[in-house]
Amino acid sequence: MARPSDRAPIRKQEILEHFYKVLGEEGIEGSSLAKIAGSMGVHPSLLIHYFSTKEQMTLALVDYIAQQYGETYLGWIGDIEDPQERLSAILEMLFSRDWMVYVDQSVFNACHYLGFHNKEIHKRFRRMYSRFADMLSVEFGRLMELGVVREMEPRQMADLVIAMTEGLDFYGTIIGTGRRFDSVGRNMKQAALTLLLDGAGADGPASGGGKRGDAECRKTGT
Amino acid sequence: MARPSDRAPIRKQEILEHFYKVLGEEGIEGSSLAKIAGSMGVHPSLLIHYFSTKEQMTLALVDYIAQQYGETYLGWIGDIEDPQERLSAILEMLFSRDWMVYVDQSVFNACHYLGFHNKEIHKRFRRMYSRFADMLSVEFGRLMELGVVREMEPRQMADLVIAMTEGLDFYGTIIGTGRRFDSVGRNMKQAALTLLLDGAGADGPASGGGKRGDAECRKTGT
Amino acid sequence: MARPSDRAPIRKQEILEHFYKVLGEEGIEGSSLAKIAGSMGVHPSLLIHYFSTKEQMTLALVDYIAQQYGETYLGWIGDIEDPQERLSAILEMLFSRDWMVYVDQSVFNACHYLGFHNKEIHKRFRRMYSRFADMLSVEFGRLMELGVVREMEPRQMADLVIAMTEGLDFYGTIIGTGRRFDSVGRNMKQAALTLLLDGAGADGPASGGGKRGDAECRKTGT
Amino acid sequence: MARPSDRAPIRKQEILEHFYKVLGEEGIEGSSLAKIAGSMGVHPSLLIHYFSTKEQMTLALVDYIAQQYGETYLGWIGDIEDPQERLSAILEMLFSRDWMVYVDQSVFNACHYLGFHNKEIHKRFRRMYSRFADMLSVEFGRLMELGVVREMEPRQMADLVIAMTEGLDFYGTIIGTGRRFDSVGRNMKQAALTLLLDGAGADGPASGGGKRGDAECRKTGT
DNA sequence: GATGAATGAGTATTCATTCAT
DNA sequence: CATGAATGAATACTCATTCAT
Repeated sequence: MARPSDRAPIRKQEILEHFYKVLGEEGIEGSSLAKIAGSMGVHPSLLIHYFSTKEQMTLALVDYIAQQYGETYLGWIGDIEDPQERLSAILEMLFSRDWMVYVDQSVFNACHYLGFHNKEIHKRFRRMYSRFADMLSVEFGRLMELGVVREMEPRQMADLVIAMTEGLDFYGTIIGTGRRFDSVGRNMKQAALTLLLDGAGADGPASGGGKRGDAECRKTGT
Repeated sequence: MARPSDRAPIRKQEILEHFYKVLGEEGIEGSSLAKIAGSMGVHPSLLIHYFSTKEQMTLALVDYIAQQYGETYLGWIGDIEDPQERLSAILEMLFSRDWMVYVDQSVFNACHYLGFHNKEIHKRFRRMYSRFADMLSVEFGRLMELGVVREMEPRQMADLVIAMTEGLDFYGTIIGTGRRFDSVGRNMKQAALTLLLDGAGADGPASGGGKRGDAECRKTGT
Repeated sequence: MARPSDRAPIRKQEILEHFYKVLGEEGIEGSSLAKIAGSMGVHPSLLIHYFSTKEQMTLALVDYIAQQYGETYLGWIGDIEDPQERLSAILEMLFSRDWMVYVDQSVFNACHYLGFHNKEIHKRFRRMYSRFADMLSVEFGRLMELGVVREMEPRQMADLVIAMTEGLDFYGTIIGTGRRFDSVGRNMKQAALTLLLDGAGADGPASGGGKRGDAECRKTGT
Repeated sequence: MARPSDRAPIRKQEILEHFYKVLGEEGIEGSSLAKIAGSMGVHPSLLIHYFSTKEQMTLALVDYIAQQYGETYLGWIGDIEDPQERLSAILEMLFSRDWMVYVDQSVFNACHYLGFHNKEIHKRFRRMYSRFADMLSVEFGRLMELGVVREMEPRQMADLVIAMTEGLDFYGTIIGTGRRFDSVGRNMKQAALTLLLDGAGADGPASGGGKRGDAECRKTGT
């Protein structure tokens, strides 16, 4: 029915999608091999056949999610050329409702949580965010050179923006993704923009930048 | 010697502490009644005796954590009277390493995650954050009246600060709580301060922002 | 229905008896917890309740068998006083068909075999045989002092007799326990007697041996 | 390059060697097709391809071992011509440490044990020992005719010697193959010799025995 | 107030095997 | 000749829970 090695990745992919689905619906405790297999109409041992271990399957799921995470980002702002627009698009994306929806929050949180007691998962999350920070750093660095944003440490700015994004997502799981969520998102975006343009906040060597406020700032920082 | 009914709450508390401990060490999947009982040197059915159900025990744990969460906050800034100092203390607390440590992140995330598939838990988290937002709103409202911070919608500001806090905590679980964490925390605090004083970001009446704030800034800094 | 701690040993014993039975009937591979529980009309997890682990249950079985082994020996020759009769009874017991039957050979071999890959089981077998050798040594030593048997190293003699016994048992599993078995048993007994009395073989101080023994031999022989 | 059908026996042999190895390392329970295949770097279904069934594969292993057993014996004393030397060599071989090592005891015991619940395996063991007894009978018969050993029933003598050998091997798995083992071996050999020469023990026509033997004995002994 | 006995559903994983390729 | 896909029964063991004591 199938050629030997060709279909394996497809099948694995298929399994991961069902894992994803079940994990979203039933949570960590409810995501047994039996249920995942059941959702596929397939025997549980088949999952073992492909992944050897539930842990490895989970690892594969994390990879799968990390990959989607990256693709989402790239797919969104990949081809915008005008720097201003590009910055705007990035922030719009990060602090909007849509971003949050792309990877199911409960699945994402499940995986992140599993990282607490599984070093390998934790590592993958670190890598994922590290790549994310790299990409943002590059963006910010470029914008800085173009004079769109102020002089600053791009990496720090990236960290800050990511942390904010995650805060928004997290808080969204509490307050829902209604108007209140949008409001927080807008404020966050504005805060980020202010920092990027005026730079009252980001510490680091290049706190020179804007004329106003900077003197104060030096004192105010920890 | 106390009457039996008197000792029940103590025993319950004791159980919850062990639950907390085991949940931190072993994670959601590893936190069975048997293990918790084992950690107490007690028979599993005793936990059932007190809580009837694991689910109810989990609910009690969430309450227990929510309570600690609140106490931490209050204990920290409860008796500072000078408004400027108070603002400073609040922000310092929220964006510092210490805050994060107070409630074990893995336990906190575990409970938060469980809320995804358990309405009752979710409700408690909403309540907890709602109370948190209330408290911050009150603070900000008072500071606004005193002219320490600019005109704004206190509730929105509270949401923003909370979301940021949670973003910092979350990101801390990824990048660790070293210097990088501190840097993000500092920047976040600065961003929050800027918004509170200059208000470039928070929408609402005073999105203008202006020169005024800078003076405060000098005073407010740690 | 039952007092807490009283009945546990009884229940354990009961389980071991069923384990013994199933192991005899179905062999190592066929002795699953499920089958043993099934043979008791009880749920498999009950066995775990009492023994925690199949391995520990197996260990307990080995102990149980070792104990029976010892009891069989003692029960047989415990109260015979006349030294000659005592020697005769011991050898008669060891090299007879009955001895072999007392502990089911297939169960015994199963346990012994498991010792190859389980240090704990192996240890218990060593201990069991060590005790056995001790008892025989004492017997032989006493008989030596009484002049019933020749001068010799009792421990060596014990080892030899035990090894012979086991050889007989083993060979019995091949050739069956019919006349041929009896014949081998008789010859072995005779060989043992010869060594004990004449001592042509057993090395140690008195490998001389003498005419004397033959008289006894004739009397003592079957 | 050989034709496919030619290579089959080689491949089978190869498989059996790995089976042997795995059985020695992992024991009966641990010897799954998967592990054996894994040890060969081959897919489990290949073993089925060659042997149809695990049971048949096990049977083939028993045959393989029986054959090695026989070859060991023949290879050892096949070409010695002098009767006295021949007798000496046989006993030396049977009661020495080396014999035991030739076929891994744990593998041998595994197969023997499996015979308890598998008639086919049991049959092969009986055949194997039967052949062994035949060979020894022939030897003893010849020696008897030559007057090297006393008048006796060769078959009985063979049984006795085999049983002793197996007892030594068995006991060796308990006490190890150190000095104590050697001592038991020596005593056994001596006992066997005594019986062969003096014949105090072996029933049958010649239970008389005589002084003569001792001289030979001394010579023949180790 | 606390424990032990007992259960039954559920866990991941292993197993030998079949079939198609 | 050899492998991969797939199965279904079986494995030891864990789990939350009930009940009697």
